[in-house]
Amino acid sequence: MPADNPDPRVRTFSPVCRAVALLLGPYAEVVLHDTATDRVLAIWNPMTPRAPGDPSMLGELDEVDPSAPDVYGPYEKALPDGRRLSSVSAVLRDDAGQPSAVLCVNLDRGPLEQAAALLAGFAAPSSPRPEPLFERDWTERMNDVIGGRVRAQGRPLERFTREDRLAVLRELDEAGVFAVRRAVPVVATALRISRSTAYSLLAELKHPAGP
Amino acid sequence: MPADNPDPRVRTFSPVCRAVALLLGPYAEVVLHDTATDRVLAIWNPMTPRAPGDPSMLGELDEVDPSAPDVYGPYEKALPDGRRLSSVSAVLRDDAGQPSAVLCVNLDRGPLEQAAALLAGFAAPSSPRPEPLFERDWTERMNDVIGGRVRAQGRPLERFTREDRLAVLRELDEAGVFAVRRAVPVVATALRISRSTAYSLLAELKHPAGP
DNA sequence: GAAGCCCTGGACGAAACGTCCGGACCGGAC
DNA sequence: GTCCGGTCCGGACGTTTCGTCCAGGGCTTC
Repeated sequence: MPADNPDPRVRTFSPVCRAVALLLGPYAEVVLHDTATDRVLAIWNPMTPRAPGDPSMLGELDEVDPSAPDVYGPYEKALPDGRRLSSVSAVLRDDAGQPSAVLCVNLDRGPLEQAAALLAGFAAPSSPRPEPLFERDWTERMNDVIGGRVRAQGRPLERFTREDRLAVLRELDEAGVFAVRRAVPVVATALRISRSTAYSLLAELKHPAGP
Repeated sequence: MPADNPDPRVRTFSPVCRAVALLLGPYAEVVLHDTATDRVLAIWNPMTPRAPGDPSMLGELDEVDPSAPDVYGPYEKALPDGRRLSSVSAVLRDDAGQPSAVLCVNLDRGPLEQAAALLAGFAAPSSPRPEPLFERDWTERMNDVIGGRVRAQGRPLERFTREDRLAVLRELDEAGVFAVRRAVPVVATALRISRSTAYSLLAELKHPAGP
């Protein structure tokens, strides 16, 4: 599909993307974003059901800052299903030097983290956590809360109980996430419920024995 | 060095190469080969002391077979020092569709193999997670920014310059404050300007020389 | 005083918000 | 099987908020 894709950027970069996706096996996805429309151009080995044309949701990359670096990361991400990712992004430029696409590689760190934790017991004792004041945005918090619930209950997102969803929504509400614009639909999507249901559950939180 | 490399292929693909080299840390090298001269164009994170201009030694790739695939591997390689590598190669084509370069990613499998071997003997106990910090209220941030500007300029709020207001709005915008619902009117009030002016100044930030 | 710049209140369409309802679905009771 | 309570969904709807626009009016500059 990408090989005869009409978009020249996809034609140019698809070999690299396929190569990376192949090398990293089932634990990495490669995404090509269109900077102009902020949508997915192409995706290899998707970890979430995204497809070309879907919105990119990568507002974190500055739009038109010529002084910004071309390569970001690696930085941490979390998925609603509990997976934790390492991500890098590269700004790809056309012949004129203008940003035309963004390439993102998302690597599932779970297996590597487990291996690293075991190895840490035998190898040199490394420092505990150099994690600085890295401020995480609300979608990260959302993915943490949902992913935490998945892990805590040992239940995949598809078999969440009504109580699971209520608990997640309560935690996000107390964290003030719903003071952010457009937060409710995004959370609803991440929780695999409809917008209506999300508002319904939120109302239930506010009026426990409501009229 | 690769960013301002005179070779257009290096300029085109260096962000991807740097990104991959960064993501895979010290365990992978990324090499860009010139198919015409069979020499190294550029190399990131080299595992052996190769440099641009050195011969490529990749005779295994078929030269001019149009039916051959664009991506090879992963296949196994070994290094003189005993390291075992997983490699993939991608044929990169120019706008005319002619092969112009070959990208190789060489991943040291050693650490991963050790980890995998260890993990094979044990079950995977998941580790607990620390709870992240609480985000400071955005109104506090707003007051900080405005108050800081007052102190920095030694100018009371009523005599703020247009530039003062722009600076404050820019900082708040970069902090993501305006992603919060109802934030604009509140900030406008705090800045002693009208809602219209606030939106006008914000538009100016987004379209610096716009109409 | 005239010209230019900037802020303002008000108005307006567009977008997001929050609520409501009919219908589909599912598991349990009969 | 049929019924039934509970839950979710998609869609529709009215309301609120957003973001833009414009006709004034104050202020500085010439």
